[in-house]
Amino acid sequence: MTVGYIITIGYISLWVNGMTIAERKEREKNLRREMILKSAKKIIATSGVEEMSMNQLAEATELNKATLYLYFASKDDLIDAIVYEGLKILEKNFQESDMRSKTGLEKVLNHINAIFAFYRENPVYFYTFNHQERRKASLRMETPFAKEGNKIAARIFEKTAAALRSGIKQGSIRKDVDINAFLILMYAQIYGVMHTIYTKEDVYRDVLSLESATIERSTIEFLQYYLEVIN
Amino acid sequence: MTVGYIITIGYISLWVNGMTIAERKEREKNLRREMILKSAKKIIATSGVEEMSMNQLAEATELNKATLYLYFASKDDLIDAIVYEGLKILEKNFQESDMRSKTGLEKVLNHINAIFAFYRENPVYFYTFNHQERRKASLRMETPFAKEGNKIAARIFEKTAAALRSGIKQGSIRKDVDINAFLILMYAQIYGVMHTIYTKEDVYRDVLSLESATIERSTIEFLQYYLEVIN
Amino acid sequence: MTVGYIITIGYISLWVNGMTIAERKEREKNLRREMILKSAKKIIATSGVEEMSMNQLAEATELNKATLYLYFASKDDLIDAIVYEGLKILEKNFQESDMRSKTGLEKVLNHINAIFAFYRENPVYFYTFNHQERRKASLRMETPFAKEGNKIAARIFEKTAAALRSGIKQGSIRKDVDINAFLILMYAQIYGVMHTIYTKEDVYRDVLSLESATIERSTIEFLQYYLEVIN
Amino acid sequence: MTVGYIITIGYISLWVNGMTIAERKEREKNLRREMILKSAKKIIATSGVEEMSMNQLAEATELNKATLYLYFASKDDLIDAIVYEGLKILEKNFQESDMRSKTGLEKVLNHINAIFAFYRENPVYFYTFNHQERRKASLRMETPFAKEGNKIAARIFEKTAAALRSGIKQGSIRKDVDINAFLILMYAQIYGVMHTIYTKEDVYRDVLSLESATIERSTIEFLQYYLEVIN
DNA sequence: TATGAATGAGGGTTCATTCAT
DNA sequence: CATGAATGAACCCTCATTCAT
Repeated sequence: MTVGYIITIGYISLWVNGMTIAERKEREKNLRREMILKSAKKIIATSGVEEMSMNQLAEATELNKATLYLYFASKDDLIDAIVYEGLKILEKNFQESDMRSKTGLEKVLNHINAIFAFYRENPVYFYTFNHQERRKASLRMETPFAKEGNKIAARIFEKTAAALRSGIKQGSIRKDVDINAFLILMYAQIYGVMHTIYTKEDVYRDVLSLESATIERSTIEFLQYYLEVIN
Repeated sequence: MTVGYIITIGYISLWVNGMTIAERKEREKNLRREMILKSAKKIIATSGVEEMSMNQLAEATELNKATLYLYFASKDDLIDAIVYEGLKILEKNFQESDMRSKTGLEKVLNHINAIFAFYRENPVYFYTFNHQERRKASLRMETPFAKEGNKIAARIFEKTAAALRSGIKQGSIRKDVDINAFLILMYAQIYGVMHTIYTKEDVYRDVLSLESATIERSTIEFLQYYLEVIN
Repeated sequence: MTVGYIITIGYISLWVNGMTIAERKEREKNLRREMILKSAKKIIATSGVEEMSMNQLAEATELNKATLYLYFASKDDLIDAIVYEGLKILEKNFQESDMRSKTGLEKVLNHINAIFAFYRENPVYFYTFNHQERRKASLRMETPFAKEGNKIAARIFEKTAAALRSGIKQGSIRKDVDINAFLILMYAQIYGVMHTIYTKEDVYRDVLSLESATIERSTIEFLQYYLEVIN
Repeated sequence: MTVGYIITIGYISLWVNGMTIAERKEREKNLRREMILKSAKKIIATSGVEEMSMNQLAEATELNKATLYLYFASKDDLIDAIVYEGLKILEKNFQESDMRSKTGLEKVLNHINAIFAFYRENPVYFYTFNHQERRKASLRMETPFAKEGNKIAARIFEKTAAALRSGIKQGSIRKDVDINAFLILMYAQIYGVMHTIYTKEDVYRDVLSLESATIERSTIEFLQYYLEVIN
């Protein structure tokens, strides 16, 4: 049961148990936005990013096509929003991961783990990241979301950089590792592995009896080998 | 002047100076096919794979749109043909590379180099490989070219595998390298680095002062570090 | 400080210092109406009549789109209101012009001048007059504003007619001028010249070195030539 | 009955009674083009230029919407084609008119007549001319048709200029007429009169008992009065 | 009074593909 | 073998307008 009473002053009515009408509307709007995003992600998960059309999305959400445009300025904007969402989740995962890690090396390895886990749970984000990266390379348009997304991406990148630096300082990571080069290679490695898993998982399982979990583990060991101090 | 004479038996006519009419026609057909592919690659190089339309291609080749379909069953088939072509080139490059390499380690590193060089000279193949891989993952349609392409890909893959095996045997590569795992990681690494270069080259150059050539070199050193025997 | 007191009888409250609440509300409503019209004209001035959308207008006025419909029954009605406004201004200009003119001929010529000046200062009205005239020809819908506007147009027309009649009577205008025919031709002439100026000004300036001011002057001389008594 | 026989040489077949297959195809293509234009003009005649949609046109022609784009690059191009067509007709009418005229004055007056007759028979051209003039003023895009159309327009304009010059020379037109100024005013006058007729014909007929034929006649007399030499 | 949200209808354009010839 | 012509389906997006609140 919800307890509350109403105060009305002029045009403004408050439902006094913590939420004004304006707030409720705001919340409802966000819910609908998220519902649209959810539908979009579902479609992308099954048919791919470029295959998702606003027509399809309108049908899936049972909304009018024009309504979608009340929540997102364009199809591109919508995809940027998904990307943004994904990046936010990933950043949070990194934060949590850092709290569970002690040495710099541990942090880095847990970052890799976090990314794999993230993509494993939400393949959609891999598709959309990939799509927008390729798209943006040619257009370089900066929608609000894209801009904000870039900032998060930079922060994520920097988190791993910091872990590398602290690892080197503490001695858990080799001194002669070039941080920038390693960062690029590491993210490229992960990207390539994910691409491999998404496009050839079945082949590798059938031909080489390699599960994707195994491939992920190998990736981590591989990168770890490069970082580790040799005694 | 071409010397020759014609024998006609029923419907079949031979132009007897080394080449039958059927052969000549076959050759002409191939020439036109290649001309079409060349145009397609040019378009892809400038506008991307999904942006290349059959309309555009018809205009560029000065052929009728319907004619294109005499040479390729579908747009997809045409792209598969480009992929196939690329794989053939790459295989040849591998063969030449192997001839210049002595130890197993050298062979592997030269393979990597060969791939980078290949993509550097023909970005088109990266776009098309990427495109078809992502596409095929969901459709898994097996056009003749796709099938044949897979065989070449397997042979390429196997070449590196052989190099790894011989390197281990000879002692130029660490004994405890898991060949399959490394192969997957290596190709994923290269793929990821290429993606990085194509989508973020400018960013890395501007922000980190890293040229793509440098990144490629780092990749090789990175992989080499993993393979090398430590004294 | 505003002195006043309130009388309430049933639902009706009066704020007795000269203006009833109803009156104040009426006035506020008019202010907002005019604000909307002002924004609409600004948009039309830059993008044209058919390009002005209710969306744009809502944004420009910082009002909700639905709110616009509280002040104007439809987009068409809104444009009719602008037309009406323009006609009112023009009528006033005619009145002022008449006060500065002596002979009938002078009055007519000053009318022409007044129209040119009016359009020069407010091109928006030319666009909207033109737009609605063409539109109404096929639909002939009679919104309240359109009706009222027609009345003003008739009065304006009549003012020039009166000037012509008095000119003939006084002897400043040729006796054998057919008033109705001349009126139509004169308004058509002005309309055509305005259209020419708006659509081809640059051409005429570049090719014939004719400024629009010159064209306007020629128009007046041209019409004057027809009216003038020859000695 | 059509007499003819066929000669086949290689790929080329001739239907020997005056027309090759290629020619016939060409002719058929032109017929279809004209059929489309005819439908477009019909729609424009009833609903106006901006109201004509490609959807509507596809329905009217019983062609697929995409098919329309085989004949016209865009809606704009289609309208330009109508404009071009109209200008060609008008130019021809001018030529015929010139042949029937003796003095320069006669030529000019017959030009005016020719324009009125032209618009009377094909109101569509007035709508489209008007539409494209207003449109082009802001975009100034130069489709092939628009370019060619401009050339015809210039020739038409020049024809009247020549008539004026010769009239002045011969003495049928007043010496102190400024040719450029008059040309602009004359075309503006005609344009304005046509606009008046199309948008207010019924009003003038009902209120002033003025038929459009009468208005046209007045226009000619009006312009004639300005040109004529006074004795 | 004012508004946020929603919508049906339609805009022009492009796509890969397939006929009959 | 080659082509001109055609097409259905889909694309993203925008419009003026109307609800319930």
